[in-house]
Amino acid sequence: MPELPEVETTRRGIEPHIQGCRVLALAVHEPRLRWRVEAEMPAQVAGQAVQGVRRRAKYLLIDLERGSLLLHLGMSGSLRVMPAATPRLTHDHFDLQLDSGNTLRFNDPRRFGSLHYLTEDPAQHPLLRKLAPEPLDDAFDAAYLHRVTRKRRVAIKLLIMNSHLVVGVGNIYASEALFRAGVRPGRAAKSLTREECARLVKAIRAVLAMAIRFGGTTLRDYVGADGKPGYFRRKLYVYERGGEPCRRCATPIRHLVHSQRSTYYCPQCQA
DNA sequence: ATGGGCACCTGGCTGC
DNA sequence: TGCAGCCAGGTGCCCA
Repeated sequence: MPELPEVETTRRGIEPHIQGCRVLALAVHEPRLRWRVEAEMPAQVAGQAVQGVRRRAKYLLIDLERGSLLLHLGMSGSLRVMPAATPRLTHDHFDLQLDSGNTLRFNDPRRFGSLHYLTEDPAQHPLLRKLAPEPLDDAFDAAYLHRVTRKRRVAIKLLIMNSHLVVGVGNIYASEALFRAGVRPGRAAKSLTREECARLVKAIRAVLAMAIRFGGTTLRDYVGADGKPGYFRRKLYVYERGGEPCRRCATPIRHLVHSQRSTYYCPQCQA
């Protein structure tokens, strides 16, 4: 599911409901997530107050008084705030029960999500340490993208999905950004001109920022903290539109598979 | 260093 | 109806 806009939407949705609350209990119903949830975690976090919620790439960091919960939604995960008494559904894997009477509930059918508790500097954690700049930060600019693409012959779509080079861009927004930049997804990264790098950086920033404004994209599972879907799907130019007319030039959108991931582009608008 | 492929899971859909 | 096969928003790890 979630790329950067969906994770950011989740962050904005949960923070006002959990900040300042105290953790009554962490109830783990299914510890077998991507990595097994440690058995000691509930005892470690109980009693601590929530200080805030941050996002780094597609990870959420729930800051407590003596550490942070590090959470990933994987492909199909979602986090919702609800009254603690709400009956659990299939795939509800843990609850962070708060003294407000609400619970932060994690649901994830495919269990690709994860939960860690960190007491050291989160930036030094192995999962976060090697992450590239945030696409919405100033460090991600045309000069940067031009520099890191120079010796790479991988497809540009794969490159912008590589979290060592830029974070937060997943399969949907990679296709969408490349459409907006007028660049074909299969082009070797090093073949992009400086101008194309500049257009692509601008397109990545614009598509992510706009998707955040619309609450993200819901294709199947994704819901925000309030249970509502994201509304960016209707703004998509190419993703899941194979065979349909391009919204700009009416040429049928092409669908192919690159490295086992579906890719969409307009053969007319993208060079 | 780079790149390719697989692994981890469940569920929904398609077609026989 | 049943079942096999394929696909899905991510990403760490192993191998060449």
